[in-house]
Amino acid sequence: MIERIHLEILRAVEEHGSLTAASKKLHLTQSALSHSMRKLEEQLGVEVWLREGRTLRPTQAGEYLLAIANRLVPQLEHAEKRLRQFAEGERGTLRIGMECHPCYQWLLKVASPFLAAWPGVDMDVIQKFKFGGIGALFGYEIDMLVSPDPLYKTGLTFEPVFDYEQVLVVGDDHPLCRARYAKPEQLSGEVLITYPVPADRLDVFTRFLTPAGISPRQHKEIETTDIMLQMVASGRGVAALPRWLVEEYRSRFPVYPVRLGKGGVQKQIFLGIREADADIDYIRAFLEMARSHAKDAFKRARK
Amino acid sequence: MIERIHLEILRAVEEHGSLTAASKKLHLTQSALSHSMRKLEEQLGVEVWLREGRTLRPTQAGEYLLAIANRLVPQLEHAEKRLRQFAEGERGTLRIGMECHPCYQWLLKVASPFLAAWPGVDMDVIQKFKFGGIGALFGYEIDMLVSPDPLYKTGLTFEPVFDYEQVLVVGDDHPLCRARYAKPEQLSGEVLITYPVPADRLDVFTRFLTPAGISPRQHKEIETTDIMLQMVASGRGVAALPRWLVEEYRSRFPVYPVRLGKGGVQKQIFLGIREADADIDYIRAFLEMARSHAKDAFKRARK
DNA sequence: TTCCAAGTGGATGCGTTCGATCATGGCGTT
DNA sequence: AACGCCATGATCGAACGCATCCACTTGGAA
Repeated sequence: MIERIHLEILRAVEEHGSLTAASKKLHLTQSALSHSMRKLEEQLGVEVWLREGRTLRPTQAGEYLLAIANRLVPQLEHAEKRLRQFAEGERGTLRIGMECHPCYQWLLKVASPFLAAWPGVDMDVIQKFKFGGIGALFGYEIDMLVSPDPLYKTGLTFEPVFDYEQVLVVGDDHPLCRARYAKPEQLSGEVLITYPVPADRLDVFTRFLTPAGISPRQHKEIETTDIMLQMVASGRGVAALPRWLVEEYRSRFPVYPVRLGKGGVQKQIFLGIREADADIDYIRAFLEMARSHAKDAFKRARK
Repeated sequence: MIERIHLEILRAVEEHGSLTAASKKLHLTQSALSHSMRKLEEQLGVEVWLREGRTLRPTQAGEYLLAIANRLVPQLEHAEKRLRQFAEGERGTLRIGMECHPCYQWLLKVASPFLAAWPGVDMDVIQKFKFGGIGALFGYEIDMLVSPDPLYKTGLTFEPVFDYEQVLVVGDDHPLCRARYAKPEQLSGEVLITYPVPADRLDVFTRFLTPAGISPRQHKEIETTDIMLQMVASGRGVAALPRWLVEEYRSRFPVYPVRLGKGGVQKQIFLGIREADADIDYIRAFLEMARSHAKDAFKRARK
């Protein structure tokens, strides 16, 4: 078996010229190096060095093994470095699962300060799960789930981090443009634009239209928020989005938020993690930043 | 220090599911595995597995280390194999990666004279890569890449070894059978048979149909050249293959090559190697034989 | 549904084996 | 002749194996 020590010896001998010198670098004795290399040579049936007097000249096999060593040893060293960083909690990948499109928009706002504050932590966002977001959390496919649907179950912890209102978005020449709120039946002749997810996962259906027994004239699915709002702005339809998101886009598009029903549709975003991970520092930090960001957003909204 | 045994243990546990099962594969006891991994964990300060009851679930650090293991251990195993070959006077194994089906047909023609001329060198052909052919070259999974797409990048050398023309293949009762060349629109009603690779990797699409905005009536994928040409011969569709390949099959099937467009689709096969390997004698020899074979083929074609 | 027993898998303490060290010898260079 | 370097044989510590313990899972009977 080629062991790491053999590769290290080859490199050290190449660098320092002799077994004795190499032994000092490797904090072993010259004897140990001699023994182990000879054993390897016996196992493989190949001489690694030609012993010419007191100098060691690599054979062809030795050159080959040296090339292997120069390639693999640095990788091992780098791996050790990274794992030690893991140990200090400063290294890892925070894999975040998303279960809703507005969540993604919200996440982007938290992500950049987090990445700045934790330069050692990478972030990955995953939106496709084999067995749903909860399954992904339990199955260690992700470390954090951003979702509007909390699940209080043993092993997981969900925490609300952001309250918002889901509103209707209309263009500036739309009849509802200046209305205090929209009634379900006022959408029966409209084109409703949503993200491409099943209707039973869309609040505008489950908490607004369906209870009133209303369907829109047409239901279009669009992936990106920008295009969606351009469609709305040009009078091609209406959409349902978080109010804070609409407010941000109002400077770029002539769109208006309209309350969905008299009381509006109130929503929360939850962050879920495994209880076992609750005391990982960068996970705590992410939760903390998510909460404080929510407060800031709230303050801005009251101004 | 991360030793080889740690990497082996990680791989074996991943494969067999438990330390006990892994210990059998590694010809060690469960105790030894437990001891060494715990020592590594203490040295690095990182848990490699979460011990949840009697199951071992890799942590992020464990997953990371497993990825390292899956990359490095095969290289060590291959190195051992090669060194043993050295011991028996053999020279090594030339691992050739293929990125296109016609390349494989071409390779077969070069392989037999090479193996005859270099009895000490084995050959292995690999067609599945995790990170593409270039990645396999860089990652020392292969020593030579046969590909129609060269990549001139530091560390690698690509060299064209064979020019050929990609042609349409039709059966003897096909209207295009005696045509000087085919126009894209003449394929709009046809069944096009190709190897099972994405359309954007097929020249008949990228350099013939797609520029003209044409799609075939149907697109079928078939793995083997023989079956493909039998389909073509029986009038079940048309295919696109190298001209020299079609010429060889014409003695066995009633099939005809037809130029793709007025100018035809001209192609080259490239051989790529690592620059570091450029002066290994049998690699130079292979390149030389590949070039000379191309010349012979050219001469034969002119007869 | 609850309980218990059997079976399985990981952790751990202690004895043995293997590898590193030490001491020494051989050989070539200076 | 003296020094430096590698090789080799005998002693000491670390790693492996054995036996055992403990935790968890499973299946069947109460």
